[in-house]
Parts: sequence; structure tokens; C-alpha cells
Amino acid sequence: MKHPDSKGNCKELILDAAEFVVMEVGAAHMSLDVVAKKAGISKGGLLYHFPGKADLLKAMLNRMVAEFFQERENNLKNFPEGKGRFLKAGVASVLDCNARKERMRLSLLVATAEALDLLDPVRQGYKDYFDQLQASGLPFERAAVVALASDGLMFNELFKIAPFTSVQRKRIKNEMIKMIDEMESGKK
Amino acid sequence: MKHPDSKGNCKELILDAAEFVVMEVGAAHMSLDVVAKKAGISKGGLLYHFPGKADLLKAMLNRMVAEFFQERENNLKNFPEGKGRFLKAGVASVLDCNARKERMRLSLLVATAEALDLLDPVRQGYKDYFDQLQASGLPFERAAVVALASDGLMFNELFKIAPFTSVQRKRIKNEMIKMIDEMESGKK
DNA sequence: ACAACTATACCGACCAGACGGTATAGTATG
DNA sequence: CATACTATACCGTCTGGTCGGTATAGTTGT
Repeated sequence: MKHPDSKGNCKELILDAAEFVVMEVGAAHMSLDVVAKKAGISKGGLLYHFPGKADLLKAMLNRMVAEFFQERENNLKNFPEGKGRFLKAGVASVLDCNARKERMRLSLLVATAEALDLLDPVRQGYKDYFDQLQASGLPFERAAVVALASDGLMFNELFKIAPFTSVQRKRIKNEMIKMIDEMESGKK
Repeated sequence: MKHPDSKGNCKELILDAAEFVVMEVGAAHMSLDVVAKKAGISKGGLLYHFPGKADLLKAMLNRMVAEFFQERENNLKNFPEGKGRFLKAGVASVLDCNARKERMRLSLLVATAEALDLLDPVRQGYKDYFDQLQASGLPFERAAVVALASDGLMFNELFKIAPFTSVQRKRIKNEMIKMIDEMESGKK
């Protein structure tokens, strides 16, 4: 290994760089040149790791999906046992945001612009999510409404069109949790 | 006027063409050349009507927002009077889809990729929506959850990642209406 | 031990095409 | 003629992708 950087996490560094570039110049202007520059390597180097732009994009999306799964899994332990646990963890994973997660979601913008097929891994992950939700024992339709609401809010925020104050946002999120509790205590 | 097509609705024809192009080649590949060809005019003609790509995009978004407002207004009459009427009309406008509406929403993909500022009219329309929702007298947080859920479902479908069967979709939509009814009859 | 060879990682010049936009000349209509 | 509109040709830039080359480390054969 020639460079001290490259110890296997080189690809990760490139993915990080790509996310930053999307953040800075917009999804439609994420060019390989700029990503390479941001990552501190040459374009040739970048193309060595990712043979084409589509490969880079796929890697971005896969990482995002994988980390979302991971986080939901981790979140499970933060909620008491019960039918609603899984959905609560899901909602929390979608709505508890940090800078890294927000950046990572930008890859969605690139993919939706480039070609919707690129979203295949997301589609699959999403399907699994709702399958598990169905298996969780909550009344499916109402649970789906809550899950979709968290997604809706997430997309609004991703697109920067969310109209809520931070107080409203907190209340809305609490309302979601409350609705899950209502489902658990069987008001339906 | 040289061409029989152009009797004032020429811009509309171009906007339609643009939407079709996005549908066919993806948001990132909506080029002026192709839009012009699809509209049956030359690129010069297109640029006469829309001085730049950004102008075209803005017009697409404005039309989409305007039509959404219009439709929600029209939908009001389909629901009985009551606190929940406005939200029901909103949900219906978001979820009752036809090909034209779906096409029109594709402009969102182009805008989110190009520059999020282009979404300003959407942002404003969205804010008005929730302002009116707040004024409607429903418990705001729960009403917001329902509104967000309809958005979430819409985005899922726009991105073609929705995991629901048509039956499930219908049930979920019905659940939303039911939740609005529950709010109206004051269970909260 | 040492030469020959291979694999990995990376660089940088280059290219062909696409794209947004301009310039210009032209045409139908009132 | 002027206005409204259209067509064509063209330009500069950007972009994805190719390619030949380089440096280093590890492996193998003798």
C-alpha cells in the first residue's frame, strides 16, 4: 500500500466526499471530477474504485440503506417491549436526525434524478420494513399511516420544504408515538 | 402566428412536453433539445418562450402548485361540512391520482436535483396548506400526521418505492379518512 | 539473495459527446 | 413595416469514461 490513506476505508472516504459534494453543488451537479478532488484523489483513482458513476451511486445508496437498518436495530433497545416497539424504532430512526444521516440521505436526490431503478435497494429495504411492520401485530393500516407520516416529514425536510417550527416538529413526533401507544393498548 | 399550434397555449404545450421527457429519460437528463423536439418546435422557439432552463423549471413547478391548489379547492365540495373537510380534500388531492398529476409531479424530481431553492413556490404552498389546516379546528398534531402520511405515500409512489398492493393502498387511504372522522367526532 | 513477475492503487492527459445558451436570419400576420 | 415567433448553425464548457503509464508491495523461481 502506497498511500497511508488507503487501508481499506478508501471507498468510504470517497462516499463521504460524494455526499459533501451533493450537499454543496446539488444532486444534478455531482461530477466525478469534483468528487475526486474533494476526496483528495485523482479522477483516475476514483474510477479505479468505482468503475462508473452508477457504481458510485449504488454504493452511496447501499451504505445509506445498511446504516438505516443498523440504526433501527440499535434503536430497538431504547423502547419497551410490545407490539409497537418495532414501529417506534423505525420512526425514531427516520426522525432523529444528525448531520451525517442528513448528508447520507442526499444520495436519494441523486438517484431519483439519475434513474429511479437505482432506488432498488431502497425499495427492497422499504418492503422489508413494512413486512416486518405487518408482522408486528399492530393494526396494519393505522401503523402504516404513522410510518408514512414519518417518511413524509423526512422527505419534507430532505427537500427543505418542511413548514414546522422545532416545537411543532417535536409535538408531531410525540403524537406519532402516542398513536402507537394507543394502538398497543388496543383502542382499535 | 405562424404555427397553428401556437394560439397562446404554446407554453402549456412545452410544459407538457417537458414532463413527458422527464418521464422518459429521467430528471437529470431533461435537456432543452429533447424538450423542444418533443414539443414539436425548435430549440430557438423554446428559448424564446423560456429564456433559460431555470425559467422552464419554475414554470413547471408553478403550474403544478397552482393545479394542486385548484384541485383541492374543487375537492372541497365532495366532502361534508365539518372541521375535517379541508384535510379530507387535501388528502384526496394528494392521493387520488391520474396520469396527468403523476406526470406533473415529476417536475419535483428535476427541481430537487437542480437546486432546492427552485422549490420555493412549493414551500410556500405547503406552508399555506398547514396554516389552513391549523385554522381548520382539528387537533393540529394529529391532523398533521395524517397530512404527512398522505405526502409520504405520494413521495413513495413518485419514487416508485411504495410497497403496497392496491388493496392495501385503498385501506390505508380509508384509514386516513377514518382518522379524520375520529378527530371530528372529538375523541381527542 | 535476487531477478522476474503479478497485483493493487493511483495518476493525469485526453476524447467524444452532450448541454445550455447565443447569434442570426428568416417568416407569417395584422 | 413591425411584432411575434421560429429555425439553424454554432460556441464554450462540462462530463463521463478511456488509456497508458507509474510506484509499491508481495510472490515465485532459481
